[in-house]
Order: sequence, then structure tokens, then C-alpha cells
Amino acid sequence: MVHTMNFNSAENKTEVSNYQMQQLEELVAELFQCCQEYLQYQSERLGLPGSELRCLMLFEREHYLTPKNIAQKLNVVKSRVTIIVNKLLVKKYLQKVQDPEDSRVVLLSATAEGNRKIGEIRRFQSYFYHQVLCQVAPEQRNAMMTNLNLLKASMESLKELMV
Amino acid sequence: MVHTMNFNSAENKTEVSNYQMQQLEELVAELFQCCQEYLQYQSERLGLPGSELRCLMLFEREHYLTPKNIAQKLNVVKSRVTIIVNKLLVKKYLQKVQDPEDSRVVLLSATAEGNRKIGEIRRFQSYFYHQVLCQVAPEQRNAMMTNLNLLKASMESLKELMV
DNA sequence: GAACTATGGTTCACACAATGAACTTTAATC
DNA sequence: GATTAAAGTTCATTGTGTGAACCATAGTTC
Repeated sequence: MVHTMNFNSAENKTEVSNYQMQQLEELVAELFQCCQEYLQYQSERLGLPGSELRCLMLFEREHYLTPKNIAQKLNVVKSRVTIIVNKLLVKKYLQKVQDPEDSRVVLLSATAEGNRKIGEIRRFQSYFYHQVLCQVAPEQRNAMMTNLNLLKASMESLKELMV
Repeated sequence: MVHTMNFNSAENKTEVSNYQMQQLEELVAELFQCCQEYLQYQSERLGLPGSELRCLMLFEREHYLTPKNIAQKLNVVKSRVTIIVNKLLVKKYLQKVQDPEDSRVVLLSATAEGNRKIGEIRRFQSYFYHQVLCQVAPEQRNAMMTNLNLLKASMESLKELMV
């Protein structure tokens, strides 16, 4: 029996210290803020809005994608994908190909310009995460990743409560 | 001499493993996604858009705030604050008071309804972070926080490169 | 094979987040 | 008293996202 988040009852008073809770809340908020600022900087530097950038980067791995595929991977509705893809078509980073199998579907692929841009974005992102790791002592890196994973798993397990 | 992020040159090939870099990139992206989903759930459950929620919560600590104060704390421009505050005024969570010292400034404070809402939000957030900590073994919690802090510090130190 | 149903995409209207320039009112300064 | 500075508001614009209505085309059923 799955019960949704019932935050109003004050049950479940286990041995979690209030201090730690507040600490965690602050830390996550600050980390989130860092990510946001990084993403904004990335968009400015690369001259591409976040959604278009994310969409284009899907073509780093896959050669052909349909709007439906993209919607699933980006976790947005189809109509949003139409908009994003149209912008990328105008910018000549993507091109349309008709699917010979089914004339309803639109196949999309990166142009040469698009692939050049993908490379540019890849280098930007790699550089950033490289720099992040450089700030951390080599012997601490593994521990950091492990603990990050722990938090991720913990937060993801709560998704079931968020109905 | 501060130099901006120069991600196109492939210098600085220190001993950072590509595997770790990719791992970190993925982890941060997933963690960021978790936060976003949590925030969206929070807004839906509490029936208040994110910006209004964040704005209202500033009054948990402070009794009076001016639009200028709020803009600084929320890290947005003044005109954005006007919009957010107007919505909160209509919803009767905030009220305007004229500053007797300087008739240009608008003092804002939470109404009784506003304070009730603040309490509701507080309970929601505390419950969430409580649950997160509950997923982690007590003896691992401190290590997790320490490493989270490490990542945060590392990312924040890169803000200087982001000009 | 005509009629219905399902699927892939697009269009449109809307809500929310955020910026920047122009403007109003009031305070401070010279 | 005239100029400058500060606090807020208004307006136009960009970007992110949803959901409903709609248009094709592909499958399915009688």
C-alpha cells in the first residue's frame, strides 16, 4: 500500500537530528543554485538556450531521432519538442528526413554544423567537470562520488511518495 | 590574473580519469533532475508557483522586507519582484505597509494567512529532508554531508572562471 | 473496400520565470 | 531651487513548459 507524502502529521520522529536536516536542506539548495548558474553560463557562452542545447546533445549518441523519441528523453510533451526542433532547424543544426517506412514520422539528424556545435558543447562540459574534479584531492574523489550516489539514490527512492 | 573558462584549448591534462569525469557529469545531472522534480511536486502540493513560494519563505526569518531586499535574496531583478509580490498580495499572504521614514520604500510583511502558509511549507520541506536522511544509514550521514560540501565548495570556486 | 481507431506531429492558447529599458515618485545634495 | 540618485512600477520580450484541438496517415474490423 503506497501512501503519498503525509507531511502534516508529526509522526515518524526517528533519530534524525534537526541540525543535520537543516544542514542538508541548505546544502542541497546551494548545490542546486550552483548547477543553475553553471547551466545559465553554459547557455550564454555557447549562445544556445538550455532546451535547445539539451536537445541537440541527444544527437551526440544517436544518429536519427523522432520528435517522439526526443520528448521521452527530454521529459517534455510533444508540442514542446516541435518548438525546440523548429528553432534548431532554423539554426541549421538539425535537418528533417522523411521516414520511408511510415510517412507520419519525422526523422531528425544533425547537420555538419550541428555536429560541430555538439563538439563545442562536449568540450565545454568536459572542461567544466574536469575543473571540478581538479578542485578535489585525488584520494577523495571516489568517496565523493560514492556519497553523491548515496544522496541520489535516497532522493530517487522518495519519488514513489511523490504522487 | 583571472582568466575566463578557456574550454577550447586541450591543455591541463592532469591525472583526472575520463571515467570519473563522465560519472560525475551523469551524477550531477541526475541529482539536479531529482531536485527539479521535488520542487515541482512541492509547488503542486502546496498550490503555489516556485517563485512565490521562495519569496514567501523569506518571511519565515524576517518580519519586514522591501522589494529591493527580496530582489537581492532571490537573486532576481526588481521588476520580477514586483510581479511576484503582487501575486502574493492578491492571495493575501503578504501585506503592504508604508515606511514612515522614506515614502519611496514599500515595507512588506506576512499576514496571518501568510504565516499559516509558511508553516505549511516548512512542514512539507522538513518532512522531505527528514525522509531523505532516513534513507541513509545513520553512520553514513556525516560522511555524506561532508562530501556534499566538498562538491559544493568545488563548484562554487569555479564561479570565478564564469565571467 | 469503407468506417473506425490509434498514432505521430503541429498549432494555438495559456501559465510561469526572468530580463532590461523607460518611467514616476520621492529623497538627498549642491 | 535645480540636479542627481534611489525605490518601485510598467511594458515589451525571451524562454520553458502544459494541454486541448486538430490534421494526416497507418492499422483494424466488419
